[in-house]
Amino acid sequence: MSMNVPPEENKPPAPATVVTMASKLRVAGLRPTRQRVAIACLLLDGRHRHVTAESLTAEINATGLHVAGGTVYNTLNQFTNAGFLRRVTVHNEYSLFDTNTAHHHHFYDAADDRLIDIPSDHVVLSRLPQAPDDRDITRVDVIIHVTKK
Amino acid sequence: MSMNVPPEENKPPAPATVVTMASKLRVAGLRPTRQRVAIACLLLDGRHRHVTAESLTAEINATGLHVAGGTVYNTLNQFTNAGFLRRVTVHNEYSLFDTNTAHHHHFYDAADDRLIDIPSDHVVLSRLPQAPDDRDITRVDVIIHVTKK
DNA sequence: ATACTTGCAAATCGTTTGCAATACC
DNA sequence: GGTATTGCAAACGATTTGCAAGTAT
Repeated sequence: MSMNVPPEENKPPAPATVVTMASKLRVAGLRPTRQRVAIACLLLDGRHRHVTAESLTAEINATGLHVAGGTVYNTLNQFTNAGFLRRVTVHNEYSLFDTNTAHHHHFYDAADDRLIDIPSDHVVLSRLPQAPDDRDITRVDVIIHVTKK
Repeated sequence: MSMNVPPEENKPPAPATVVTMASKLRVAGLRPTRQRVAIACLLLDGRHRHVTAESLTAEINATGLHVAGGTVYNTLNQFTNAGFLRRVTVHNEYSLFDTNTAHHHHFYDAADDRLIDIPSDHVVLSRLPQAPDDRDITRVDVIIHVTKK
């Protein structure tokens, strides 16, 4: 079967990441510029990881490209506002961005500044306090601090 | 009974805060300097609250005293290391210090940058994930984000 | 063509640090 | 008197911003 598929119907292997990212950005109202697409290809490929402006810059440079410092920060903020990334707060030294935007928690080791995702269902909160009057709970973050044994 | 207590045994009302703080500082290995005692009197009186370097500076000035900016930061760090305060991390804009060092959690409203304590027993974690190999859990922080209705 | 983006450097902001002057023991 | 501490200003590191030049539509 597959052997006889007419050439016209042969879809390319789908390295379509650049194309995919471009449309993803457009949907979010962001023009698919060279630098935004480059960053999207690196961060929005489905892998779950944590980056800082600094680590992302290093990664970009490693690919031979160059994106201005300010642009890295701006893009990170735009992607976060667009819901492509989630800012994680575990210390107040610099910002960490999580490519996993689904609900989940974190292990954090301050010694090596390492974050590890915890699937949402691995933490069960069987009792929660009542929110203060006139407030609604929007999210519950659990951060489990750990250290090397 | 209380009417016949000899004058000598009449303890003063106990505005002894300055004295108390001085010894508390000494025990922690901190010389009871004018500025440290002033800050201790403001923060370590048993009330539970949250301060920033900026709000604390304003409070000090309100009492008519003056403590240099750098000293406020240094003192806040020394008190935290001494276990008199606890640094709370809910955003990475500036540091927040909690005078309640007991185990407890927080409500946080990003809109007005307000923190509200949650007694430890108002949150029950009936299931926790296993810590990564070679790591021990040192603390579990629960931050409940809220917004005005 | 036009509006949006980028690059780059200057500007901010919270916080830390160096050093001479000062306060505690 | 000797040493820890303060004050102040300079230094810092992360992030933001202004503006001229470049780019997507």
